[in-house]
This record gives sequence, C-alpha cells and structure tokens, in this order.
Amino acid sequence: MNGSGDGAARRPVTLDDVARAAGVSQPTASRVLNGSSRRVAPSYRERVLTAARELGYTPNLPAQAMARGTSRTIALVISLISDPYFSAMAAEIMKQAEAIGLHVSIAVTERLAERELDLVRELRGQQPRAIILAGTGYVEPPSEQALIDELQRYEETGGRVVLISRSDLPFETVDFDNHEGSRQLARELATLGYRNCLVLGSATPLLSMQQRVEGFVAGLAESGVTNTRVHQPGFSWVGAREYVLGLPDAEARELDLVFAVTDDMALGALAGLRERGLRVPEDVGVAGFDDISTLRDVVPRLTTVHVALNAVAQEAVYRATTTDTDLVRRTVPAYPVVRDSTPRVTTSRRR
Amino acid sequence: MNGSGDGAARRPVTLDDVARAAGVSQPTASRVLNGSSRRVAPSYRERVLTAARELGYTPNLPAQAMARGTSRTIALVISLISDPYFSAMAAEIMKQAEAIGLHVSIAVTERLAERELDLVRELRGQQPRAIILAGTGYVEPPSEQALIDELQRYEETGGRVVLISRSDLPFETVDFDNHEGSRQLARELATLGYRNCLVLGSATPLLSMQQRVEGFVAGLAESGVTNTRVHQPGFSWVGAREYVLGLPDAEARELDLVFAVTDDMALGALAGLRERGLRVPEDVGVAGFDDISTLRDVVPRLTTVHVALNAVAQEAVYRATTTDTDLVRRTVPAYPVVRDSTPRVTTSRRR
DNA sequence: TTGTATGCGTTATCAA
DNA sequence: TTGATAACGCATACAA
Repeated sequence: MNGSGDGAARRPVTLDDVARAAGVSQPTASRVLNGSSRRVAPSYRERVLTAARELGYTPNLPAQAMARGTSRTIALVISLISDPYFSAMAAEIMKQAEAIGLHVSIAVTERLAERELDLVRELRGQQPRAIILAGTGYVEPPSEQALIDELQRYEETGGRVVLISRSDLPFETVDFDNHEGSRQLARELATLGYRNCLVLGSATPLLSMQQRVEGFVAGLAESGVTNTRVHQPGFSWVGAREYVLGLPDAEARELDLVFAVTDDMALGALAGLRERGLRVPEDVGVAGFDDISTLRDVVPRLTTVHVALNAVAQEAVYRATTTDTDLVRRTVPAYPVVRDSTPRVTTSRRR
Repeated sequence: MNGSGDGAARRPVTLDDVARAAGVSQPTASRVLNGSSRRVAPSYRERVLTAARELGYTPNLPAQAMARGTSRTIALVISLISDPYFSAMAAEIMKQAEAIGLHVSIAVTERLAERELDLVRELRGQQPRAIILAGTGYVEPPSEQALIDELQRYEETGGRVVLISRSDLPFETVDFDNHEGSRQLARELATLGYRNCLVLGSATPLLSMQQRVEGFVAGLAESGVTNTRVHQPGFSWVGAREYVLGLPDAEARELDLVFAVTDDMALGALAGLRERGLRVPEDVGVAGFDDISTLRDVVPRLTTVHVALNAVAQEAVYRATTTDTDLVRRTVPAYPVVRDSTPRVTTSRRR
C-alpha cells in the first residue's frame, strides 16, 4: 500500500498524519482513537478510523504516557526468571494485569540485594502505575533504608507499591502464610512417624525462608519432636546438595527426613542423598515448599507446601491498581500436600 | 529530607527542578545527567549532581525516548512464560540485553497465533528499538501476511526485527539446527540398538517441531531403521501422555523407544508409559529435545538434544542492535546428549 | 561552555 | 461537537 521505496528509515505514522488524511483536526482524531468521551460525529469518526487503518497507525505509548501523566504499565521486580517459582509468579501477574489492560515490565535482580535499589530507580523512570516487588526480602538487607526512601518517594508522586513475600517493609504486602504452611506440614509428617528431621534453611537471610524454618520446627515441637537440626546451606539446588553430601556419615544415617525451605533445595537434597547411596523415600523422606508445577515428573512425587500463586498474583495486581490508601497486609493460605516422597514410616524402615 | 506532608500525590522531580536547584539552565542539567558530550564546567557539574542526588531525580524514560526519537527497550514476544524453555530463553535474552544497557519488555501470546499480531502492534506502540519474536512460528499461520506487514512497517521506521526458531519469514533469524540435532540423536540411538521407535510430533503445526520430526526420521533411516511411526498429539505434556495412554496394547508392546519433539512432551510420554505399567528405561527408552535444565532431577535422567540458549540469545540481541542491513539467518548448533533414559539395548530387553 | 528556543506525539483546556 | 493552543519532560540546534 505504501508505495515509497524500502530501506531508508521513514517516520512513524502519527496522529497528525491520520488527522490530515481524514481531514479533521488532530484532537478529533485523538478523541476517536484513544479518547474516552467519544462525542464525535459518526461521519468524522468513520473517516478517522479508516485513515488510521490504512496508514497503520499505532499510538505512541510513551507520548501518551507523558501527555496523560500516567502509563498503563506495572513494573515487576523478581529475583530470577529462570527459577520456576518466579516464572510462575510472573506469568500469573502478567495474566492478571493483562486482563485489565495493563502491561507488565519485568526486571530481574539476579538475587543481588544491591541491584534491587538500582532497578527500582530505573523502573521509576518508566513512570509505571505501580511497582510490585516479589520474592526478595532479606532479613538484614544492605541498603534497606535507601530502598524504602526510594519507594516512598515513588508513592508520594502517586505510584503504588506492592510487596510479595516480605512483610517487613511499610508498604502494601501480600504474603503466603509461610509459618502456618510449614507448621501444618510438620505436624502431618510427625503423624506419619518422622522423628529425626534435618531442616535446610537458607544461608541467605530471607525473611520468608526463616518463617518456613520456624514454622516447621514449631510444628514438630508441638508433635513432641524436639531433636530437630536446622542448617543453612546456600539458597539453591546446589547449596542443598552440597550440604547433604558433606554431612557426616553418622548424622546422615540417623536421618529419616529432610525438609528444605523450597522445592528447588529439596530436590538438591534429594540428589545429594541418592549420591550418598541413601534411597528416597525408603531410607529418608524429603519434603519441600512451593509446590512448583513443573516438578510433576520428579520421582518420587514431592511432598511440599502448596501456595496459591494465582491468588497471590490477583491480590497483588488488585492492590497495585486500587486507590485505597489503607495499608493492607493480606496473607494467602499455604497448605501441605503429602505425596510419595514421605510415605508413612514403617518399622521395616532402616533405622 | 523532604519535609512536605505525606498522602497527597506530589509532582515527580524533573530535570527542571534539578536545574533550578543547581542554579543552572535545564539543558546544562541535561548535559550533566544524561548527555554524551559532557563539556560542562566542573563546578556546575558538581552542583547539578548534588542537586539531582538530593532531590532524588530519576529521568523520565518515556520523555527521553520521545525527545531522542528512540528508546532503550527491546520487545520480546514469547509463547508462554511459565514454560521452562521460554523462561530460560527470556532470562538469557534479558541478561544479554541488560549487559548493553537495554531493557526488555516481555509480552506473552499464550500460544494463540492470533494474539501475536495484536501484541506486535501493541509493542510497536512502545517504540522499542527492536522486536524479538521467539518460539512461535506456525507452519500455516492464520494471519501470516498481516504479521509480516506489521513487522515490515515497523522495520521501515527504523525498528529491527529478529526471529528465533522460525526461519520462514523474511526477517533476521536465529535458529537451532533442529533437523541436524535430532538426526544426530537418532543415529546415536540407532547405534545403541533402538529399532522400534515412536515419534511424537506436534498437532499444532510448528515449523521447528516438524524439522525435529523429519531430522529424527531421517537419522533413523540412514541407520537402516525405516519402520518408524510418527504421530502428532497435542503439543504439551498432557497431549503426549494422553496419546501414549491411548495406544493399542499391541503397538505399545512393540515399542522400544519414544522420541518426543520437546522435553516437556517426552516427560508426558514417560508418565503415560509408566501408567501403562511399562518401565522406563528397562522396557522402553524415552528421549526429548531442548535439554531443559530444571529437569535435572527427573529419573531416569533424560536423553535429549541440547541447544545453546545463551548463544541463541546473544546472537539475537546482537542482531537486534546492530545496524547491519543484510538479512542473516544464523543457525546455532544442537547436539544430542545421551543419558539414562536410553541405555544400550540388551538382549535381555523384553522384546 | 552556557542558555534560549524549539520540537518530539499526545492529551487537556478552553473558545468557538 | 470541533478546533486552536498549551502543556508533559527531555534533548538538541543554534545563538550568545
């Protein structure tokens, strides 16, 4: 349709081009194509629509954002996108946001606490309507106050801040019930006969992970199991595996259960146990936390704590877009799912 | 620091504010904070920097983009972010892009071919420097021409288009060597003694999946195995599992290998085989394609074809940012990785 | 080297 | 209802 030669970069089609082609003023074209109070004469309306279609007009979003003073973007900060937990979270948030016509801009901290502040700053520059911080939350973060300042400054200019899984900051928060989830799990496992448990927390001081550890220990204690060992290997598959491999033989032999604060770590522990010649679940049970769906093919199927990611995402996006100003900390339930990796302990068990 | 009351939305800090606070003109502030030819007197420079820091200035990216006529954003279109393959791809692309100071904006088609066109249109509005389309590519897409038109229009205005895994369109393309990868795999498996193979392709007509099927069949044929059956179940874990479950008993019993065009499907097949009471790999071998890293915990470890995602991402980002105008179709190697799911076939094998 | 004036594409305000 | 005109925040050409 566009007869001009290829190659040389041409100017994008603007609202002005459309208006001229339709023989109307530029504001009129704007009203037809993007405006809300659409009181435009049908004949004009038709001409504008036709011109826009023929020219292949696309609104310049940055320009719109600038003129309107607000964008249709939500900024999402996550730790790692290749982590199934976070990619699932991101997917849910994108779905929820798109459902209400919002675009999600993702930034990744690569698990570096310092990067978080830089990212927030950079994201602010995009003038998003809201910033959602998911899944970092260190117990004693290096630049906590600077981050708070930055976020508060953002809020002061009309932006909304929503935190997921880090209820330690003075902003809207959505969280799972980490403590209760692993407490319930611990009680169920105790009922199944587990008595010698190793809990793998996280060397990286993450608040939610700490809660999971505490909840699990508490649950066991309520069930009369008090000899639980807690260790904090590196916060990863590799960290958990290496920790398990480094366990003294005597200690490893005593174990009948390893609970790790994430499914990822639980699988690392599982790999380590097997490398040591221990059978799972025959010799040792393994349990995790998160209920990552892509793990359905792991054998044995992993006992874990399920968190309703979609509920979290929905709540987070809702909080990010509502105009309520009361600071809410909503907790989404988490509940244990016992599967093959933790069968009932029988007397025939090794120890 | 900012004494003013909380609550009421305030205006964000602009370059103008900084300039005023520093007692310089706005362009000078611009030159110090964002400009390239930084010929600003040290004293002024210092004052601007200080003012910016104290006020918490963040450049308004949309405004910058508009003034400069170009943004620092790359738009990425993928099928599904919760799919480990795509999330790994997205992670790599983000990493490569961030390394050169570019931001990545992600949009998801949810595997709907029609959505692709809408998304491209919407993304264009964000005025990205480049659009990368990853991992769709239907054999006979519904609105192919409209998509091509849209992308070409985008290119005409100076944008760059890079395709990943769909070398059927007239744009820069980065692809794995699907055909060669599965051909090599087939040859290795034939060497291991596999003779009765079921190939699971994709009911959704995806070009790269077709190539994987053809390569595998060709590799077997070269090795003298010509009785290969090819079927096209739904393109998912569920599809593969259901297909395997629906297989006639006689046919299932004959099998010694199932090759699926993705790891995801291979695992679905594996689940289905086990549900039928077949042992993997003792009775039937299973192989996939993609070498998804989060599958390291699957037992038996899956034989597959490895693709160098980071190489693909690097090449894609490079192509997206270079100013070369020659249409390049770069192919990244893919090579078989034989693991536990396809051991050498012994005479003690069931059939 | 610094400042003035202008333009980027859009929306919002206000007359007409 | 429609159209001139003024913002929005920033970068650049040009003048000082």
